[in-house]
Amino acid sequence: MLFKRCIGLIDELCWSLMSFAGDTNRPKPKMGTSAAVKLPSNRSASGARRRRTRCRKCEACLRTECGDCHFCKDMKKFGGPGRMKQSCIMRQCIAPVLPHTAVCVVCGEAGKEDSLEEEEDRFNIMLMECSICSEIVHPNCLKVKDASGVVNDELPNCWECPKCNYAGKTGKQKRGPGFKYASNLPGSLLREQKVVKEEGESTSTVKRKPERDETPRHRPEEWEALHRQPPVLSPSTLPRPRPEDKLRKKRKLFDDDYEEDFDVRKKGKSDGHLFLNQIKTEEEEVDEEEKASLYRRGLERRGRLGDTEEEDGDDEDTKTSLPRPPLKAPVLDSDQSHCSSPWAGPSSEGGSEPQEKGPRPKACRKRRLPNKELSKELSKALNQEIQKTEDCLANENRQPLKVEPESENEEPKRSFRNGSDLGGERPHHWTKEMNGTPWELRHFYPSQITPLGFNRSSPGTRPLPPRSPPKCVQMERHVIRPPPISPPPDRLPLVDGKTHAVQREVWVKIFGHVTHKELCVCMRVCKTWNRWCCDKRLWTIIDLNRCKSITPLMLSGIIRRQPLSLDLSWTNISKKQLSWLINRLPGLRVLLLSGCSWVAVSALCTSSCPLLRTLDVQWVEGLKDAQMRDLLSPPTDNRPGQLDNRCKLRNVVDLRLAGLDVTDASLRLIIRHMPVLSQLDLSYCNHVNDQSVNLLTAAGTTTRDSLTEVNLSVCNRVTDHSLTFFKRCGSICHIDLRYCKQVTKTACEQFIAEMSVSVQFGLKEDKLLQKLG
DNA sequence: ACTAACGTCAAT
DNA sequence: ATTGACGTTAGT
Repeated sequence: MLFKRCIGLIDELCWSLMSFAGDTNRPKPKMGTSAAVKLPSNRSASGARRRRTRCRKCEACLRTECGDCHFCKDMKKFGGPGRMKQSCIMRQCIAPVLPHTAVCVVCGEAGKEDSLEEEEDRFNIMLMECSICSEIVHPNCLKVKDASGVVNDELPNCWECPKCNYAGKTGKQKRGPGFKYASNLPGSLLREQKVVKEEGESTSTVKRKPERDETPRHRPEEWEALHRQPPVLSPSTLPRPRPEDKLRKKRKLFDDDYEEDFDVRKKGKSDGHLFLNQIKTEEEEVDEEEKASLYRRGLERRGRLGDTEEEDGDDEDTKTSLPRPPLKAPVLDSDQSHCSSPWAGPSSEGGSEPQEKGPRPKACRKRRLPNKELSKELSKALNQEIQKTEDCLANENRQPLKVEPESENEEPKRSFRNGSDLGGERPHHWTKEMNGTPWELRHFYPSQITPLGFNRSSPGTRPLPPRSPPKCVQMERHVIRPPPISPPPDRLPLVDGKTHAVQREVWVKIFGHVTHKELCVCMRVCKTWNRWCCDKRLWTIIDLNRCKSITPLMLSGIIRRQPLSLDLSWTNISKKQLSWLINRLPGLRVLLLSGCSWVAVSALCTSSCPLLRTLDVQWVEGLKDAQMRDLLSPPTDNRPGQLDNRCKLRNVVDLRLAGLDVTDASLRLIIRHMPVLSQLDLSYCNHVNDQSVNLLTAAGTTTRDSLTEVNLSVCNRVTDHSLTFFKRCGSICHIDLRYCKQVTKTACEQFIAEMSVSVQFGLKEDKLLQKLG
């Protein structure tokens, strides 16, 4: 040991000298600027740490420079000074690899994993870099076979080697190059990481180490985003803390209320290693001893992938996160599952399928993630979906019209004309089961106010839209790294190791008959149900109408469920959030944004929503002609791969513009860009008049034949004359002229009489014309 | 030899 | 905590 320390010192000294020499032509020679000096422990006795390099395969690597980001602008080729020498934000590699020249410190040879098929064997002959001591070795070349290495899923070929792990050392989590910049910037793929999984890592000596640990490591922002708790500094530039120090810091992260458990924690640290071999199993049943084991969670330190906490955790959360998000257990629960994702593919995660394994050892049941870590897990999972969504979107760019996300779960060919259709077809509607539901939103749903009823009952008084949050809910910091996912099991595993006779599909059908509230209860039953209940068929409509605050976790929950209809009306969703969201909901058919701010709605200007059929932007503050133009004009971004210059909303069938100050200028754009528009709500639009109706029904317009329902109620400038224009409409079925002061009943009756030759109309209500039969 | 850019320090 | 800077490494 002493000898090793000496070697270390010599090594350190060498590095000091080297770096000093390297510093000579700096304007301000600084002592010990080299990383080597400051991080002697990162230099193994065997040589310098290898810098990682691009994988050249990930989406980021395959991108071209945006030319627009900070770093691009610095580049000489973009006219910058070239001082920063950083990669384009959009091109920050997601999975940076060891350089080709890297070799095993023991045998001196390169990684040979390509030579083998068997994943498990492959692991042992691939090069693994220790994130603590930086040694690069073939796991096979290590003598210490009985100690566990902890694989870092963050980075390919990265682990905490058995030596360091055994010694209880901890190191900062290595992250991809440029991470510190890119992770925080909009658009960066680093925020949405994809992790390539290797099954084989589940050999007897190796455990996976997801990014969680007692230190927040490289991604404090992630923690912060979810919990608004200042992270503990990763001691990258400080001497490595002794285990006690580490523990102290760790405890802070978890819970200040658990001071008295400190000693237990210390023991737990070693326990963590003892149980490494069992971490692959997942929680199956709801832990009966939940309360009793609460404090023990603080002990958890090593990655126990798949051991994700499903429910509760509320207790901890209240202590760890300052502002408690309105999102509660069920959403957290459900976020375990990926079965609802249209892209949820086969998993590659070794051992994360507990359902097939029967009952686990008792010790394992205590392996629960503290809630914060759960959130991270969830976020990670989400991000995998996001990544897939990205891929999906990328494909979409190549084939703009074929985006129908198909999966085992989907009924792809349904046509959704509007939200009510959806609502009518499916019993699952979040609003209806708000009581005690996951997001605890029922108080945001004053029952007397419905999105529709509102318009009708309060003409003239524009409701105050909820104020935008002071700062957007840290979407850009909602960093997520995905663990691998596994498909949901087909049958429910039973305690005796057998499986229940009823198949998942049957269960899902059953779940289709319960309310969302009940579904949320089901989600808490067990992991398997949790995943099944997240089936997106059960969540085609997500209604957050009047939900005061949209949190990142809620967004995660939405993405997870891939709804076809999303109601965000009267929320204070931010532009960034909305943009983030709709970019990940490529199959979205119905988007309700009434009462949101134009700033938020403007996310639609830059985001693609190709299948959108229903768009509700009524009462959007600040949405006028100019904004309408932005909304309807083709994307300005015509870089390669973005070649779709058609209107983003070209497939909109149902457009709701009630309460907007739009004029004929907007209507002209609508006529031009929405060829399949069938339902148009212009109620409470004070600028709409007969001329507007004339435009909509003019010869040569598509709207003339496509329009079936027009709502002009409370449009005081509309007169009887409009009815004569409507006679030109080939498909019109429903004309709402209620409360139009200048429209007379006589004119309506005359309209009915004249139309009766071809179509039979009737007055459903005063000035509400409707086709009969 | 050359370009790209990683990983770090230090200023902010 | 974030960001500008830059020595140095990786790849061609």
